[in-house]
Amino acid sequence: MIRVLLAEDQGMIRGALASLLGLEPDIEVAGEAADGDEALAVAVKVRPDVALLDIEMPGADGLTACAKITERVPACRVMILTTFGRPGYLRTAMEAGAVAFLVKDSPARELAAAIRRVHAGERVIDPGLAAAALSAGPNPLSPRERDVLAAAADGSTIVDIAARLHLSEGTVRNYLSAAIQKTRARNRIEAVQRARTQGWL
Amino acid sequence: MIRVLLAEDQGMIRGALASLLGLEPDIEVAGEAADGDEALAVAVKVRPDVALLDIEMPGADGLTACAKITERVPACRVMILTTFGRPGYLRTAMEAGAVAFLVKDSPARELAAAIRRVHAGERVIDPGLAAAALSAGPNPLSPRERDVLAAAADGSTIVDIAARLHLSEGTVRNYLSAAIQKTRARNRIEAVQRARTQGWL
DNA sequence: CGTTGACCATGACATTTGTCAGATCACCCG
DNA sequence: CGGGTGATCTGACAAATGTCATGGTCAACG
Repeated sequence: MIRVLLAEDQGMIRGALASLLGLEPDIEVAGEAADGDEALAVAVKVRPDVALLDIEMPGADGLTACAKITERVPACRVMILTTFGRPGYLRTAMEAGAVAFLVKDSPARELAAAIRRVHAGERVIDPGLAAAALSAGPNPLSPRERDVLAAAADGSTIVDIAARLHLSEGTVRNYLSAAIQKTRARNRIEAVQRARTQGWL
Repeated sequence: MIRVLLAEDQGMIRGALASLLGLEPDIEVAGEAADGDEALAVAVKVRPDVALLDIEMPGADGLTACAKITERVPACRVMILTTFGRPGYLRTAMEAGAVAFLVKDSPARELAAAIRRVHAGERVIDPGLAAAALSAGPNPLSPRERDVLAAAADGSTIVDIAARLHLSEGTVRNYLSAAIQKTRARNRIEAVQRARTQGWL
């Protein structure tokens, strides 16, 4: 019996996935969590064989939870299940110790198959996505550039960002300009979008 | 037996929801679709009692499909199941003839209950969301303002938008300015975000 | 130890963006 | 019919944004 921890913030999806896994005779949902912090707590308590984590969750996201679970519960093998197959997500997931990376676009039957393969010691990664992650290269944004771009993502003005990060306005403009060029964008809006689709934010 | 059509683009979620509904003795998944156009075609063919439509789908979205199914298959009662409980979505869904509006955040067990209530002739709408939709009022953006804001949403520059919509640059700036004020935003980025969260785009 | 390169930080300048006042047109209502 | 209302469209001006040149710090490398 493979004991699985299921972390997904949308209740209806979590329940539906639990139902899907419940059909499998050799898989058991040993715990559920609605955010990253809860996922870690439940993983520590129930010691599952496999943790299936969504990335986009409130509070600690799935990638953060992945790193913590890998550290605190090394016997638990972590799989990422996400809506967005962004190259940067895959890269971060691998660095955080994940052994599988699935996208919700895939057919439903692949989920149980992937869990069995992971439990058997394999890694499961979509080949096309792996190629995209490798060809895209690592995140080119410096930490500060990433901070500033992330702060700009919600529509804040330069003055706001400068105040929030304790920088001069000129400095903020400079980082944004650098981010715009590194993302090959024409303005901050495009820069935010490119960075998002690459998983750099 | 309640015969349900399930339209959802993410294969794994579609399969999981089908599994969830398969647990119910009085509900049968009579058809599945991965986008709005397919949903209409399948609805015409299998004549389901209830259609459960996601909104965010490639091609024709769930709201468009809702209007067409309501027109072509009047016996089929349409339910919307979406990630985002945006007031404008709810309003549009009601105008398109939907009889239920569910968000994926809700607990999984509510899905089957909602389907039964809809099949019994009731409407199912989250009271809080209904209140939000009413208090937010209708979409304040004029058609042209909406066009321009939507064109600006992907980071296009004024010149691009002007060329795409065959307008002068000053006109585009003017519409954007109007949209910024109507959304109570400080710049186009905030305006796009506010409009999105309200379901106005 | 010097040099190279990356990152952090800033202000001056040019470009883009947002605001305003106004013109035209269609439509509704008294 | 005529006045009012709101949508569409435009150019001039003010404000915000993006670019550039520059300097400082620090770690890596020969």
